[in-house]
Amino acid sequence: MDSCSENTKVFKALGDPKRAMIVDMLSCGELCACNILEKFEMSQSTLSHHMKILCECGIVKAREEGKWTYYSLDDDTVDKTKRYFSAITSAKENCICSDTAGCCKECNDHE
Amino acid sequence: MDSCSENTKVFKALGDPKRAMIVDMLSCGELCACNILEKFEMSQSTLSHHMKILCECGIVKAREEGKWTYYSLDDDTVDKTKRYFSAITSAKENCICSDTAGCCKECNDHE
DNA sequence: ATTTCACATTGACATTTCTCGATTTGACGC
DNA sequence: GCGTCAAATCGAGAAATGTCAATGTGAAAT
Repeated sequence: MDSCSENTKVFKALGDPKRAMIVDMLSCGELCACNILEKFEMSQSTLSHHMKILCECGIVKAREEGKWTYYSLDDDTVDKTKRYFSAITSAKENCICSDTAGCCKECNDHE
Repeated sequence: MDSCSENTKVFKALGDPKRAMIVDMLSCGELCACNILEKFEMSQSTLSHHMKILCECGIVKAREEGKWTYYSLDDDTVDKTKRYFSAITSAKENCICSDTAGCCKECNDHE
């Protein structure tokens, strides 16, 4: 199912300009943390924290190889998020009445 | 120009499940605050706060009519955000080398 | 084995965010 | 005018977030 909190995690991750830029960098292919780090003015621990958030929401995957960790985009999550964005921004039947009411309940319960 | 911090504001706004649901509700057409409020378990002031965030990032517009305020999606921002998401998640030329380097600099400077 | 390198984790701090109750504002009906 | 209703704003508290320096970890090189 398309749980809303799962997809909104991706948006939350992209809500930070630096993380959005990291995603942009990774769109051209795999990069190791050090390659990313040298493009930003942030500490190594801060970058590590951002990469963790990007991985946890699923839009980035990590591959370890020896000392290095290579990061790349997860195409499935990218597509899923794209579809979700289209879904919530385009008209549909039974919008508020049934569908949304259920999901709002879910949102209410979970926080 | 496609300033990254402008687009990431939209993602940040959608990063909250309740706000994503509000956008979903509005995708079927204009609603007044009271219509939205009755679907959620939150105080009136909290909803007002969320609507402000949605309006400030541009994805929602407000129209006042007498006592009521009607909210609806801003299609231009929706399209722009969709394009931005596609842009940062699909490969392009001069990715890190020139383009991204400039934008990272912008991110670094602004925070 | 020791050192070095790449990265993750921890602990701490400042800032932001979410939430609410209370108050204010503005429009409407009486 | 006066009360009422819809919504915004204010003030405050709790929780989450972004950031760093310091430390831990695990792999590679010597």
